[in-house]
Amino acid sequence: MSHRPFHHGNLRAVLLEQAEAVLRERGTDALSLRELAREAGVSHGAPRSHFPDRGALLDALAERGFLRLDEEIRRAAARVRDGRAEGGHAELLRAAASAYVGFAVREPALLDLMFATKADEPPEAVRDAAGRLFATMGGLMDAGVAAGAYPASDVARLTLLLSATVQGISALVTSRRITAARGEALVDDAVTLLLSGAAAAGR
Amino acid sequence: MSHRPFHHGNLRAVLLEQAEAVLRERGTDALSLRELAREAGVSHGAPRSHFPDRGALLDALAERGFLRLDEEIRRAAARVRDGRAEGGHAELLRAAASAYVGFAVREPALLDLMFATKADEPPEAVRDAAGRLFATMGGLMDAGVAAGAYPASDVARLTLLLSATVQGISALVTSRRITAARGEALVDDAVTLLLSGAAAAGR
DNA sequence: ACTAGAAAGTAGTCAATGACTACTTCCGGA
DNA sequence: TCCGGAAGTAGTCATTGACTACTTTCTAGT
Repeated sequence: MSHRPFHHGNLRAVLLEQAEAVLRERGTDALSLRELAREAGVSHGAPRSHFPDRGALLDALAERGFLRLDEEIRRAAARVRDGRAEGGHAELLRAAASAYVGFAVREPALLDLMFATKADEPPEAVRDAAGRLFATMGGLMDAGVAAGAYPASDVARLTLLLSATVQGISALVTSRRITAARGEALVDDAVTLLLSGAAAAGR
Repeated sequence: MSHRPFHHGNLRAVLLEQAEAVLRERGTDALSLRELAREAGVSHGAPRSHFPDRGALLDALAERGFLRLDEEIRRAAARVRDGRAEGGHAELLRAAASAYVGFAVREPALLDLMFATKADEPPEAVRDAAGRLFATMGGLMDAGVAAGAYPASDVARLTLLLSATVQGISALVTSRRITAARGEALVDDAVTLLLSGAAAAGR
């Protein structure tokens, strides 16, 4: 809070929003600090006070991406919970997984950025945001224990597995290996198989 | 004959090999056509006759990546088949999936390139190479039908699902979200669950 | 209220790069 | 043999990220 009116107003926020638009429309390669500065009406050196280098911008974008994705999954899950209290656990997972892939379709370049190869450990802010997403996924999976879908001891592994699978489906879609529709169908298959497999293994 | 010949002889191949090394050691961002030219001992414009622009180089690298990954998975599967004829279908899938993730660990930047977001359809050569990989995966999954693990009608979907899952696990590992060891464990879980889930659903 | 100083922004510079062009060298096939 | 095109050279240009020195603005401490 207390975002006082300084020179530009709130350059950092504006840069991030513009950057997200560029990412969406022209991809990561088209992201230029100088262009962002031009469009924001500031000098080419201005972004430097908010992002030491281009990598810092990308990190900030990745962090926001994780937060947004987390939020969208939460919302999708809440819709299912509110809508039909008896929708079933599978329905919940399907909605969350579908929201994930939907995000990937709408923001392919951003998702690429979020899961891009890191030589070093990712910055703490990004790591935290990513952790939040996985925590949310874990929370959803927890509900399956109460529903008797699998033992609590399996939740951690199953959460990771589901996360990996939706991320993989997203990668297949955004890299144009399969269509978005096929991706959606895969989400269904994935959830179905996860639940039936977990039940069978737990028996 | 005292000086090096005007024509390099096999510039294209050399550039690709050097590029793969750079990719491995310093990542995609560090890939510069001019640097490659320098190290190959040719003028900065020389690569242009083999790769119209930087994107063409990246496409060629992605194509080779798919071919290599396909080859490594084939080899891993062959090892299992040769070793113990009665190793079981699960063992085969585990070996293939493990080889996939192993490739990701050894060539993270290359895998990123292979599954990077595409605005347009990928070039035909890349598409073909990727298709070969998925065909290989499908071939492995076919073996499960004879073994009675799942009906033939499920092979296509299960292949896509397994491919997506190993790709997702790879993404989690290369983006440092989980360790390589945890990735390996996830591979086991994924194969186990895929088979038990498929069996349960088929019943 | 005043002022020191940090934060935010300006302007200029530099080396590197990708993408072009015009030109040269060399190879192989009709 | 010769001729056309592939491969390579050399020069140029705009753009970019990263840096530096400097100025303006806000704020915190007294």
